[in-house]
Amino acid sequence: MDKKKRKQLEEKGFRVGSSADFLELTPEEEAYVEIRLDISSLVKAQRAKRGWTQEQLARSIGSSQSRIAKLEGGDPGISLDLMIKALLRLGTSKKQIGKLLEGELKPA
Amino acid sequence: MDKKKRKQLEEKGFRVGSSADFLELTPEEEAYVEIRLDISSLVKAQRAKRGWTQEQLARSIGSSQSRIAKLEGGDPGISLDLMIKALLRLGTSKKQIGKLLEGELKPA
DNA sequence: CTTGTTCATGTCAAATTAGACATATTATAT
DNA sequence: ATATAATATGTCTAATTTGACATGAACAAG
Repeated sequence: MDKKKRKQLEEKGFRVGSSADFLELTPEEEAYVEIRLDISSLVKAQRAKRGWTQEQLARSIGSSQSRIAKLEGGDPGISLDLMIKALLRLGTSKKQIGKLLEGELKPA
Repeated sequence: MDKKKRKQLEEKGFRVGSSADFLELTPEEEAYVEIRLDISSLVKAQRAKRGWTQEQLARSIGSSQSRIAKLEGGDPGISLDLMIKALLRLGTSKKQIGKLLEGELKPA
């Protein structure tokens, strides 16, 4: 239940932006957050690249616009599963996702 | 909701083994399943490599043995989030996970 | 200033996933 | 064969995540 910690911090005014290497996170928690933020950023970038709206992407995977907005905003209440589904729908390959995690793919 | 489809198939006798490239899956669904199976396999391999029991791994991430068993068995009812947490706890780096998805890391 | 479009934020009931627990099953010893 | 350890499977309730919806903010076009 480390999601609670993050949620609490956020509710107390913190903003988990593009980097989450601040206080109180173990290396593992940090890596976990990093992975999530990496992927959510890629979704945002790929969607922009395709010129899709959040609404379009949402409908195409049976989700809703608000959920995509939260996803792209790095909301902790969004599962990695949904993120991956979104990425794949945008034409991103497994390989590309791998490259992202390796650090070779800068979300253009 | 494509998890249902898989669940239904499984309940009808199908076994989603190490490869899930059979009928009725769109390329995206296929990639999604592949990613999940890749990662669950890596958890199993890394745990073995460390000589940990499922019970040990489970406790160390605040989960339970049955959940780890299901995870390693590729159960659709396990989230990618839990899988990633398990992997990170086993000392797997973000980079290594990336390599796995790129296809360069054979779960030894 | 109004209208329309896109994205952000909050809330809800419904669905899914969570950990815990009991109980097989399997394998390996002695 | 029996005992023991590790893993698999199934079932609870609780927590989390879900899509839907409403609404707000930001921005451009008219």
